[in-house]
Amino acid sequence: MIDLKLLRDAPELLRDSLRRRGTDIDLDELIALEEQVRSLRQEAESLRAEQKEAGREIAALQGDEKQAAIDSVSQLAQKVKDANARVDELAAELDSKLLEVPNLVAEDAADGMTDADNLELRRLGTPASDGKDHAALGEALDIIDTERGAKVSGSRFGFLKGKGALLEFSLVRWAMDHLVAAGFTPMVPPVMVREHALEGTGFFPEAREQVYSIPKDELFLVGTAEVPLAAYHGDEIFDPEDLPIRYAGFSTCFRREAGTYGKDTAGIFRVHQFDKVEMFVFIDPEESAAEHDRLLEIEEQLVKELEIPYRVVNVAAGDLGASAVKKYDIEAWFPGEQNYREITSCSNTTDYQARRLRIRVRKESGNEVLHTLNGTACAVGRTILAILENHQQPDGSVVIPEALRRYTGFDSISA
RNA sequence: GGAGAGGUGGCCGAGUGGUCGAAGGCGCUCGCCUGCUAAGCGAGUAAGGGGUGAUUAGCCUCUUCGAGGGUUCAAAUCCCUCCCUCUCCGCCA
Repeated sequence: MIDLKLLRDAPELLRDSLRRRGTDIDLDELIALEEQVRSLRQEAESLRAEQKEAGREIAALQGDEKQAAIDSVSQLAQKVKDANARVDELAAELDSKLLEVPNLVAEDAADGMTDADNLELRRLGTPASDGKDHAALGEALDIIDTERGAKVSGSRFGFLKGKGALLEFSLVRWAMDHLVAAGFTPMVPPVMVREHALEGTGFFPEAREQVYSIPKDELFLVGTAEVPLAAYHGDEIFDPEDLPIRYAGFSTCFRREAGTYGKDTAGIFRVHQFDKVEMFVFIDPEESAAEHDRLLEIEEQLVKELEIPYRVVNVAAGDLGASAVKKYDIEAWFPGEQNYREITSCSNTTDYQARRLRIRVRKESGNEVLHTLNGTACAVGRTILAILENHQQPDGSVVIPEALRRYTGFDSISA
């Protein structure tokens, strides 16, 4: 949720951001509605104040006097009720419209509408000029089985098998160890959440169609640990010395991938279920921009350690999620595809999620909505694929990156 | 799944229709006192919104006692629905 003061005092800033996102929202209508709600609310409040005052007087009266007073106030009570009903109706309309307004866009976010407009910041490593793709490798090595995945669960599901499965646990522990050393607190959050957690993190209403739901129990499967981790501190107020709070959350992630028919159909690059280690930070507003760079640095260190060629892009404004003002993606080189593809992502969501979730910091000037950020430490599935493709050998085997061997217990995978 | 108990401020806990946003205690903050520590004394101490101010003052006002609805001139208190927590039994990875 954006700051209402922004709407009132600096609508141009907001208008400019919406334009950069290519979002079509009628700000003037919103501004007018907000003003209307505010003035109606004031009317209703002063009527209510009158009623409360009258009530206090009645409490002190007795007998006939009391009865007379009660009679005269009853019309006022009806007026208060009517006034509040009007306010509630308009306020609900305003709220639902506000929920659809995305966050501002950072000045230094890349311009453009699609991922084709992403701004490349740097490339590291030496991309291999050819190689098999992960689907072929995974099948040949018998560590990924998508055929039976489809049989059991449908398309976009797979089994990790043998050393492929062990690789998963090795990556999780390797990433966790890094994050613990960097001061993060490990977390295993619930992967089923209530609606408010998704609304609070900005996934609802914007990305509702990407989320699996369990209607009978009014629960939803999260697409990232960001959701439960953000909501974890909902409604809390922190002292400045408590911040920053950094969590390393492990969770399975569920995504419906609606609207991606025909994309990435081979292998398990794009699946409905995968595991991920996610960084999530609660921080003083002053520091979120610097923290965003720190998260990116951690992500780069991790990818470097796996000896995977990659590039960093500044994501185009039109391709940002509703809650992010700026986002960096790290794209790993995939030799089989001869292309860079996203394996991690980190976003500064500033006060957008924190305002919706009511998470604040107690500052001298009063309580202030704090800032939140999130970033992928290791999207396990895609990382496995990147390892397979970039560390494949001419003989068809795959060499495990040095840094990972103490976790895997083996140094290569062969058929 | 069955039976019961309960959800009040940072915490504990009182409050069953009328100056109750809420006794008391703990904690915390500031001041006083005490040559350390402890104790004592005094004052203060929820959040959010709106208005008016010089938007880190002050003042006015509304909302919030798990959530939502209802009754009433008036609801923490009465009624309805829902949610959550705890205990016992059953089942269970």
